[in-house]
This record gives sequence, structure tokens and C-alpha cells, in this order.
Amino acid sequence: MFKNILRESAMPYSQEHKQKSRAKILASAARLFAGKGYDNVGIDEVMADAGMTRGAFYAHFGSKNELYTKAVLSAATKSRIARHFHDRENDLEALEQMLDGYLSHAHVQQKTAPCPLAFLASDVANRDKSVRSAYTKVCKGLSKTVEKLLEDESNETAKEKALAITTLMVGGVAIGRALNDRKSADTLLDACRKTAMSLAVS
Amino acid sequence: MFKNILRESAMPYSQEHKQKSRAKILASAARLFAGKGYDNVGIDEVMADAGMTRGAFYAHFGSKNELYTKAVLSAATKSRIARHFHDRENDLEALEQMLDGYLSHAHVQQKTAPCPLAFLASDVANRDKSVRSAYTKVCKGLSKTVEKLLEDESNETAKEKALAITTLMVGGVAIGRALNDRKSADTLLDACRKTAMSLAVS
DNA sequence: GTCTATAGAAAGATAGAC
DNA sequence: GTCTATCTTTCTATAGAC
Repeated sequence: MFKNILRESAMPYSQEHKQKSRAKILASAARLFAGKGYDNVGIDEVMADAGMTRGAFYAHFGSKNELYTKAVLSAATKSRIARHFHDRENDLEALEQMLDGYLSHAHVQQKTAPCPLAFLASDVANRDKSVRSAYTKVCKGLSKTVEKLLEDESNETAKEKALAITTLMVGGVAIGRALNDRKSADTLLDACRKTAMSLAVS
Repeated sequence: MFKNILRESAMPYSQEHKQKSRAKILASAARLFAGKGYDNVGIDEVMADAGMTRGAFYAHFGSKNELYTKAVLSAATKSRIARHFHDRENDLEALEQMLDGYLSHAHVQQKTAPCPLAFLASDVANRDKSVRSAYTKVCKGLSKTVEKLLEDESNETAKEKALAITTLMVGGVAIGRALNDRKSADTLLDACRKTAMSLAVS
């Protein structure tokens, strides 16, 4: 067998092993950053969660900021919405399913994978250009997914509706997470869900 | 003249002077926290902005967390919305004015006093109970203000509409702030404004 | 590639003078 | 009440062994 001459460092760690480590770090980072925000999560904590120690980190990412950026993109790519609703069109039933999952108590409580758009909105606003660029890309992606689910109508109207529905989704979860009591949060989520659907069918 | 025997410390600082200092600290804190988030603003920075030094801080507030809580409440109390729209009712024209001011590029860029609901949504979600309680109070206040501006209709529907409009306002600014380019942000703000008004008149 | 150890900086909170 | 000085902790990033 030939050894992989493209590998960046010595054995006994294969390329495959490195990719697995990287994926673990990204998954841990996405969950922890969403739950506690950029500044309240240390590299120590991410690496421990991924089953490694601090020192291994810089073999995968150049900085904490880079990890954060990649985690936002990674979370979006692997999200339920990307996996189940990305290629559907003209499907209000699918939109309703999406809204039910997104604007739910389970999502707010991070029982399901948290959407970085909602969990990190203000957090991202305080970061640098590369992070905000990643956020913008993910946000446009969600809006486009919503737009395609809407029944056909003039492009301008559909775009506008999709942006409003996206804002109700992201804003509803972001605000719901900041509220102190369960009842208020549930009422808010409910209002956002109903209003979003009424916009979709109007 | 009688000296004020209730004062907490020695001269030459009057109660009035202390109140002015406190107000300055709160104003600086509200603006700085909104602009950079809890963790990216130090007590040093707030005090310097207010024209004092670190050491004076603890004569006014017990901790950074307390300052943050009070700053959120203070910003809401002194906001344009609280001052101009709080006691109006049944006034869609006022609602439109409010939306124009809130969902504006100037607000996103903090050219006008920033609303903590939008600027600190994810930030507050990561803080303790007292902060989130303050946020909840302010959020309910905004929603109630919106509700009263709506034309009379059944209470349930008005409450639901008001919550959705509140979410479009807060979410629109929160997301707009995280976006990378001006054009996308303006398009989003525009969609939120139009959609909110269409909800109000429907 | 991953580990332990540590350098260096930042920031919350306290102590004591005025 | 406000100041300067400092204690202490936390955390990013690097260095060097394996």
C-alpha cells in the first residue's frame, strides 16, 4: 500500500481520522456557540466536548473566529431545513411543517438542533466581516427556501413575503429565547406561526 | 440650610450629583452594550465614556450584570416609542410613523437610540433571570403599545397581530444588523415594514 | 495530530487614599 | 463619590514533547 503523500503531518493519524475530529469539533462548536454565545464558550470547552484537549485545536482551525464562522455554515448545511425542505417547491404543506418545527418550544429549548440565524443574531452582529458574510449567506438561503415553497405569484411579492416569513421565524425564536417565562414565549411562537401561514396563503 | 442627612457618603458630592453620575453611566451603558454586546464592553469603557474611572462604578451598581439589567430598562423608558407612542390609541398613522423610524437603516446603524429588544436579543438570552425578566417586561410593553395603535377588533386577533408586528420590528432590525451588505438589509427592512402595515390594516 | 505547559492580555471586583 | 493600584481569574494562542 502507498502511504498518502498528501497528508500534512506524521502518522499515526490518517486523513480520515482528521476529518472525523474536525467534524466533531464543528458539531460541538455549533451547539455550544448557539447555546451560550461566542464569548461564553472557550476553546477548551469546545475541545473537551469533542473529546480532545486545547492543544489539538490549532491543527484544525486558525482561530476561534474561524471556528465560529465555519460552525455557522456547518450548522446550516446539516440542518433539518436544508435536508428536508431545500428542494421542494410550491408546497404550502411543507411550509407549515417547517414552521411547526422551527417555531416550537423544542427548538427554543435547543432540544432540536438550533438554527444559528435565530440563536446568534445579535452575537453575529458583533463579530467581523467573515462571520457576518456567512450569516448573510445562510439567511438568504432560508429566505430562498421559503420563497420556493410559496405558491406561484409575482416574483416581487413572493420575495417580500418570504423575507417577512423568514423574519417571523428567526425573530420569533430569537425573542422567545430571551423571554423569561414559558407562557409568553409560547404565545409569541404561536402568533408568529399563525401569521406566517396566513401570509403564505394570502 | 440643612444638610441632607440621608446622603450615603461624605461631601462634597450631593445626592443630585450622584443621580447625574448614575444617569450618565446608564446612558453610556445602554449605547455601548447595544452596540457591542455584554461581553465586549468593559466597566472601564462604560465609565470612561461617562467621564469617570473604574473605581467609581461600584458606588452606583453592585455588578456589571446589574448595570446591564438597569440599562435595558432605562433605554426602554427613555426611548422614542415610549415618549411618543405610548398613550396613543386606534391610530394607524402613528403606527406607520413608528415602523418607519424603527425599521430604518438609521436605527440599524445606531444613528438613533438603539432598541435593546433588537440589539440585545441573543445577548440577553445568555444572561441571568433578572436580565431576561427586564427584557420580557420591555417586550410586552412594546407589544401592548402596538396593540393599542391597531384599530379596534376582537382582543385575541389584535394581540396576535401585535405580537407578529413586534416580531417583525425586533427581528427585522436584529437580522438586519447581522447582515453583511447594506442592500440586503434595506430590502429586509422594507419587507418587514410593508408586511407589518398590511397586517395592521387587514 | 494530539498532548501538557505556559506566555501574555483582558477584565471583574476590591482596597485604601482623598 | 471618585480616584489609583492591585488581586485574581479567565482565555486565546503558542511552544515543545510524543
